[in-house]
Amino acid sequence: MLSKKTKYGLKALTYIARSKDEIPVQVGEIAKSEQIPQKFLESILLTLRKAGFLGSKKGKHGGYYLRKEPSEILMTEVMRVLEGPIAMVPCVSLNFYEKCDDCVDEHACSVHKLMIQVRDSTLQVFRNTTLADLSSK
Amino acid sequence: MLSKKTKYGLKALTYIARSKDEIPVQVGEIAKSEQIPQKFLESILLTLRKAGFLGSKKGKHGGYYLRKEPSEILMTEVMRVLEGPIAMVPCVSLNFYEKCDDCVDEHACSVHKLMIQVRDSTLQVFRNTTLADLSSK
DNA sequence: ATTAATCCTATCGATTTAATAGGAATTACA
DNA sequence: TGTAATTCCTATTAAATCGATAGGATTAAT
Repeated sequence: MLSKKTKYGLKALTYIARSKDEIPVQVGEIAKSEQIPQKFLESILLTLRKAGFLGSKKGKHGGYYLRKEPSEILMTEVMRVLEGPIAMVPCVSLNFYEKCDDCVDEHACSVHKLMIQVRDSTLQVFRNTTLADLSSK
Repeated sequence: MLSKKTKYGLKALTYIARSKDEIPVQVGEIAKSEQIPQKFLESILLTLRKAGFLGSKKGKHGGYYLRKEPSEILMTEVMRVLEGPIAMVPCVSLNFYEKCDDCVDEHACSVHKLMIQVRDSTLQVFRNTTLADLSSK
């Protein structure tokens, strides 16, 4: 299940990408427009800023803006920051690999085999989708 | 993240599919072999039985057996029983659809668009995989 | 009868998630 | 210079979910 954090984060990024003006977009504006609890959204945008997707301007007339072109913001990267591993089990994760406690032979594990396929097909979607795709109507 | 319930369930189904004998497979045997807490596994196999994948025999020398050929047990069905919806958000779920509270226009929602793609690519894997594929080495 | 298995319900502890609270730091501008 | 508006940061909380356990009831073989 996609977390609200990720859902809100994607919506916010889309919102910012669509607002082409040079002036930063304020949290309050996004929260109102997208029906997101403002304080929660604040923390999400903070995460996205620290991850390098967003820049911010503080104080009056402050807000957030994209640091890259939408077409250069890949869903693989956004999803890993907001949602964590793309794989459904750590033992098939490319970026967050962990061995299973059980599972003597990873290679013989039926779950492993299946989840590699799921991971790859999901990755293919995320690798071929950028924020530009999301924000185009 | 894949739940332990689903992981254990898939492993157990694979185990039963691989044991070709006519005699039912006991929970204790699976639990020991696959390193799964026995009581937890009991409840999972019960779920799989109620869903029609497994039959059971009670009492001494009892256990579980498959009710269909492994090649007729689709991952779409197993995953929906064990893990629930395949989609990452209810608003793109085929079998468990729910409208979002926020989201005025589903059609214009960027998350919706993305998650439909993820759902479809995941479905493609599950639709093309049966228990026979999992249990083949 | 006794033993061994499934069946069933309830509960518990830990973790995660979603959200809230409260203010500190910074900036615009009157 | 002061006030309002905004981001920044940390801590806390309420609710939900998950993984596992407990304790037997029921059923069947020997």
